[in-house]
Amino acid sequence: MVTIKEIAEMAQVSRSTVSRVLNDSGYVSEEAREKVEQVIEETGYVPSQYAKSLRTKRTKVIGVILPTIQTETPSRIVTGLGKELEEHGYQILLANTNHDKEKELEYLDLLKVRQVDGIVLIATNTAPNLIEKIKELPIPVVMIGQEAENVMYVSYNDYDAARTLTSLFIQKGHKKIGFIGVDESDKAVGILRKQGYYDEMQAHGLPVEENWVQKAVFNIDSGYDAMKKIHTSEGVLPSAVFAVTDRLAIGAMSYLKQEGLRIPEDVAVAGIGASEISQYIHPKLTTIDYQNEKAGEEAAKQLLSCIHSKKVKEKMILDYRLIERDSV
Amino acid sequence: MVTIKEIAEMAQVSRSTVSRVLNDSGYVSEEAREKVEQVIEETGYVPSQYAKSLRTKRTKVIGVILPTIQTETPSRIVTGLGKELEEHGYQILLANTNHDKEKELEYLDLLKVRQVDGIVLIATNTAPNLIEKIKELPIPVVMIGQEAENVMYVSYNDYDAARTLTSLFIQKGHKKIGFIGVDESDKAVGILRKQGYYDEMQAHGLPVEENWVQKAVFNIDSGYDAMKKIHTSEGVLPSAVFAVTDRLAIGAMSYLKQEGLRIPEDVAVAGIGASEISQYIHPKLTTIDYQNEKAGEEAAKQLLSCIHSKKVKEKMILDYRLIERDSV
DNA sequence: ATACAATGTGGGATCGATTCCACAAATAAA
DNA sequence: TTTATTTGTGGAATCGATCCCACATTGTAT
Repeated sequence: MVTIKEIAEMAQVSRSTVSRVLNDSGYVSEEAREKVEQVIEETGYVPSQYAKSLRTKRTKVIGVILPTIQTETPSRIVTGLGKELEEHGYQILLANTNHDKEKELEYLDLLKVRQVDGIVLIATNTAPNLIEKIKELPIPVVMIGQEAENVMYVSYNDYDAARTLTSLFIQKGHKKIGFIGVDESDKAVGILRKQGYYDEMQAHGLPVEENWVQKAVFNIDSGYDAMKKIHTSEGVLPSAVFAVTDRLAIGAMSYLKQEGLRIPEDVAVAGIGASEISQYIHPKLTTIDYQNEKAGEEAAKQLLSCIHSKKVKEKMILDYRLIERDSV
Repeated sequence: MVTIKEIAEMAQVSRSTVSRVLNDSGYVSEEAREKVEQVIEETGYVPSQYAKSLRTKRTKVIGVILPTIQTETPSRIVTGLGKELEEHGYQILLANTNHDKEKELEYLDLLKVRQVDGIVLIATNTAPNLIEKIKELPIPVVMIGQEAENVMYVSYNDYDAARTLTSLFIQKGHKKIGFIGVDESDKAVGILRKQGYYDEMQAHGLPVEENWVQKAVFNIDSGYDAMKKIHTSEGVLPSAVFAVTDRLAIGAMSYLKQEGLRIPEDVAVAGIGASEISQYIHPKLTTIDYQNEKAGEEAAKQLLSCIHSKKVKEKMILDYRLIERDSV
């Protein structure tokens, strides 16, 4: 490994001068600069990141904590993050919790030890101890997908999106509308989307039967099961079902098709997420696009500006887009 | 930031002793150890990674280069990598090339600068300059998904898998079998799978018409287009189509359904990859499972053993599993 | 002419750990 | 009792950069 000292000797200047050339700082004569650059070129020298970090306290690494990398939302976010960070010479250090909430906390500590310059948390919950920990951290943290007080975040307009979708059903003449949601520990998906649904129903004076509303977890099978529960329950059957994610919607459709029910004639279905397959399944799924990549980019921007200029905490709520297709 | 020096002062010992406690090395009296541990506990001290790395030349970070994070194969591999690496205290530094082959080379250099302890390359090609660069690197590199001489790798049995799938079509009575492949710069997917198909056809004395074989790129629409080309071409139409990935198969099915053709009665379809939706589309797709997560785990194991004990270069070819469903 | 700023360079301290080595004390072997 | 050996500790060098500061040289204003 060639070091700055060797470069200095070869170029017959001091380490300081080499450092100045490297960092474009202070005064350096044209002559010295050329000499140093030539030697660097010849040797293929690259400065040691850790020596640099040790002095400067900067690693140019951003930690990203996510619940899984196997679904589209986080993947897209990470892609967006990567794009923006790469342009500024930052790298991503990945921390996959596999949906383990304990690990979210652990990784927050671990990334601190790893001395990342900032952290992006693709959040699944806003538990008080999590929020506390974030506030205690000496480095900036941006949450994506959830909102919380006194924390930087980029989130989606879950409430309005849910109202929009519910409203679409109603426009199409549906009055009995079911809902497949998730646990309320996930505020964005579990509470806001459900609230949007309830409020829109109420705004139109439509009743919500208890058996129309089911709770699922984040996977396709769970959507299937929830639809089954709705279908096999006692009361009246809904003519439409709003699932809070595309995957749940796909599971629900899978059940309906299996039962010989037509979509959307017998039961209309819609989801949220604009997953890639949503347009290749039959019928094409009506859904909402959340611009996840943009969320990643924006989070990166927020983080970088916070790292560089200590700007005030910012929050950002992204817009959404309704994609009307054939399932409604 | 509390440092080892402060800990030493507080515990009234030398920095050396603190270091010994930290690393469980050398002799430390029970008394001193307890004192130090207590102070560490109280202060919440964690040693600086970069200072450590500067001396030890170890970062406990593995670089992962991948073409995209938005498809299932790389996501699963990364999950597998993460699991195995985490157990040994390693972290993943992500480098997303977005399918840019230039960046593959760039990142190889960048990760060297970042001084990762090893690199996992989820490979899309085996271009000579890439292989050269890998061999030149002073740190161990494991490729996943492609094979090459004198390089460590974990790959899949693409050739046999393709033969198995082709053979399945033949067993089911198909004689006219089409093929949707990809560019040959991707040796594993572009060449081996195609070769398996050709060889199996030939072994059964079945001819392959030129218009049955189409080249696509890695996305669903491209599968649609390829199927369209096959369908709208002059010659005889195949009664079955083997697509080299599930996504291509799904695109092909999408076209067939749109044209009112029944699957598998009119045209049978199969893919490779065991993507999650393959079992939720209609009809359920026959495919091959490649155990991507295991590939990630194995690659991590190889890398770690190489880092720790300088073992000889190893190669590993993983087994596959045929998943017979309704599309054939 | 002198004073003062701008330009250019190198030495040395520093960041926060590890690790070698010298040395002291306690214990075992001769 | 003397000599080895084990156990325990701290000082100092080191890793490879940055950066402050002192100092030299040149140019400009007074």
